Amino acid sequence: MKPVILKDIADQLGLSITTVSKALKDYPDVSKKTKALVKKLAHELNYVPNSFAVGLRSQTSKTIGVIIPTMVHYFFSTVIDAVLKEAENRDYMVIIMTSNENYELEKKQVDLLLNKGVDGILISLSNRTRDFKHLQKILDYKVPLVLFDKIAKTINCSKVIIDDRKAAYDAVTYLIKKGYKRISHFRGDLNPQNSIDRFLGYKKALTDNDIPYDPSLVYICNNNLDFKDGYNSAKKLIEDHGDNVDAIFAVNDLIAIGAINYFNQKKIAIPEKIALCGFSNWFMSSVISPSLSTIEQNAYKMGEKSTEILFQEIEYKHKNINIEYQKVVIDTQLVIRKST
Amino acid sequence: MKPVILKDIADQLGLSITTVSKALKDYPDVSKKTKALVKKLAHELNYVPNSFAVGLRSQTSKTIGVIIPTMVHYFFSTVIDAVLKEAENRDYMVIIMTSNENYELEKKQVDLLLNKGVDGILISLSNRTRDFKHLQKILDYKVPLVLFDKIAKTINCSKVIIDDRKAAYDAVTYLIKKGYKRISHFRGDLNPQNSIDRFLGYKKALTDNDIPYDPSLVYICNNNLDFKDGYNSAKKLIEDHGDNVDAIFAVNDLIAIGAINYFNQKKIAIPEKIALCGFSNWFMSSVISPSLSTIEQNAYKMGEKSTEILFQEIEYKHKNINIEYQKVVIDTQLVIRKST
DNA sequence: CTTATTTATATTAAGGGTAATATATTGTTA
DNA sequence: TAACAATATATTACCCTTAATATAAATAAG
Repeated sequence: MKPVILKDIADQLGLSITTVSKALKDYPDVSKKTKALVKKLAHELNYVPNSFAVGLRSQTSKTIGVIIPTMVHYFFSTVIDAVLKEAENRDYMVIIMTSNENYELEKKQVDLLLNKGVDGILISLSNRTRDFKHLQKILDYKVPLVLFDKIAKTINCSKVIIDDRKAAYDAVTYLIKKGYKRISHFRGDLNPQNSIDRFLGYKKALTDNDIPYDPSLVYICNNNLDFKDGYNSAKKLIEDHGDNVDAIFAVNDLIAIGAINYFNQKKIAIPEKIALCGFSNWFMSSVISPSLSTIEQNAYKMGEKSTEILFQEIEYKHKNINIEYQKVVIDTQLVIRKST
Repeated sequence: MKPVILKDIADQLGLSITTVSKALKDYPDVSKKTKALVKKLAHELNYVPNSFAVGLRSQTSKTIGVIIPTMVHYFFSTVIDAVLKEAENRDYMVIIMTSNENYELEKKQVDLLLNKGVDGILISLSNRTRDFKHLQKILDYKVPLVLFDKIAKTINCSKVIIDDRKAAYDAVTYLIKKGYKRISHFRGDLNPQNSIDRFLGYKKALTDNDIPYDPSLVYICNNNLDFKDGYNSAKKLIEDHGDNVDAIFAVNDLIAIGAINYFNQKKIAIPEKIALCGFSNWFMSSVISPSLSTIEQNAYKMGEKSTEILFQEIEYKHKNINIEYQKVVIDTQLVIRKST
């Protein structure tokens, strides 16, 4: 079984290929009678234009590319879910690639996408990406680019992020207002921007509320942010400070859940003895016991907005309208549950 | 900035386009000197063949398509992770689509992928798919197709599945060997094959061990398999049977975790008063308290194997070797944790 | 020194679609 | 009825690559 092409229709109706093409696209210089005949037959034969030919001619692919650091992650799979739906609505296809936090791979993938002729690219950068030439290349080729979540500040393109610092500030402020005074922070690695920003938000909330910042209350979780990180840090925290700590603000939910596990095991009451607040509102946070207070990051919204901007830029480029890069901050919400 | 094409190289070297093309592909009828010149310049100019033109010519795209029912799901995102990695290894791209359990959408997506000229297609069918003409169409077009997890028995193509019935049988047999006698089953909806098979495995394990099958111990969770389903079913179970039940085999981990939540809340001791076994070994099962015994479904292996078979079929098609369809059963393992 | 062969390059066509241009047919106007 | 529009269709060229074929130049054989 072979796909039907314009020539098949043209031959059957004794018309030229061009006339058939024009008839299908409702050009004014084709008679109504011919149009009707062509459309009827095209429908019967289930004609669809060959996408390679269309691509070659128009230099567009009705396809966008997405590069994310990792797939198996509630945040990213939710973002992707949104991207897929937005693309579907516009009859676009989505090529997805995971960089696995590998800069070289990310670079290669950008090249592959550019070569594939995608109409636009969405990227959340790998943690190890320090050099941004590959992003500049995208822009040089005039391919719309939107960075989300893990962005490059120096690259001049649209960006969609959350305000990590503010979100962390809100969470810690809430803990303080609740009466917690010795608040520990289980932070992420030293490099990633969101880890830094969440830490800074934590610190600022303390000082703004006249609570002295105590570095000994800050624990670094850099074992891939595994939940064992949380478990071990919780253990160390109790060893180091005993009763002299009443709350934890964790850089993400997994860490917090690791800590919850430890406290549950040691029968340390949550939130009576120690309160916990996570970050991201991962699916399991509502499911764990006690349920975890956290920051809703609105991953879906982020994917939705990023894709929306990307398609707007694609459209503007097509219409030759000047593109103004946007920087959108997706709002976060504090989700209060039993752990605080 | 425009992509470099063969003509650019040809013009700069005063050669014909064909000679340049042949030089790059190491054709024997191009002199070594010319080859060297061409390759050097091509490298300098960063030449990459236009993928539309290559596609048009060769009718291949170095791209595969994947359709899954949903993205935000530990099982599917893990499968996709494997697919992406396998494809990456072979320098293939992956177009992903989610049918959202919508048959019409799935059908449309198949058409889109075929039209896009993908070299192969992987599908896990929507729960609502009863008609398989769209799958037959893929085969009619001689595009390699591999079905995984949610398959269509009547379609003649390669398939990768797990043996749900056996896995359920193993889990329930284990519960029986542990001494549990009144084992409830929280099953999925009546239609999906895996829900049926897990139920049948449960039933067979009972009868094989001379435990009477009691239909009143079977609860149907059909509210999208939400964890509230598990919570509510657990509540009903206790209302209906009180103490006269000592274990639950749940159709998936989420349901089991919903039930755990209820029991934790009601201070019903797990596993002393009631034991639980889930299915799938979702990430959170190891993290919940008490940790959940479950069936490891090897989603990664499934994605890996499916992709492997697909690429083999693509290769065979290319080489005109006859394709023999495979049916692979991915092995499952019982993961024993604290809930039993 | 001519003819056959090898070697190296160029030309043409094809893959499918579409824009720009050309031709043929019909209808209108002076 | 000649001259001109308007209408409808066809031809050509192009997007870029590559296979099939053709030509030219260089070498070998008779």
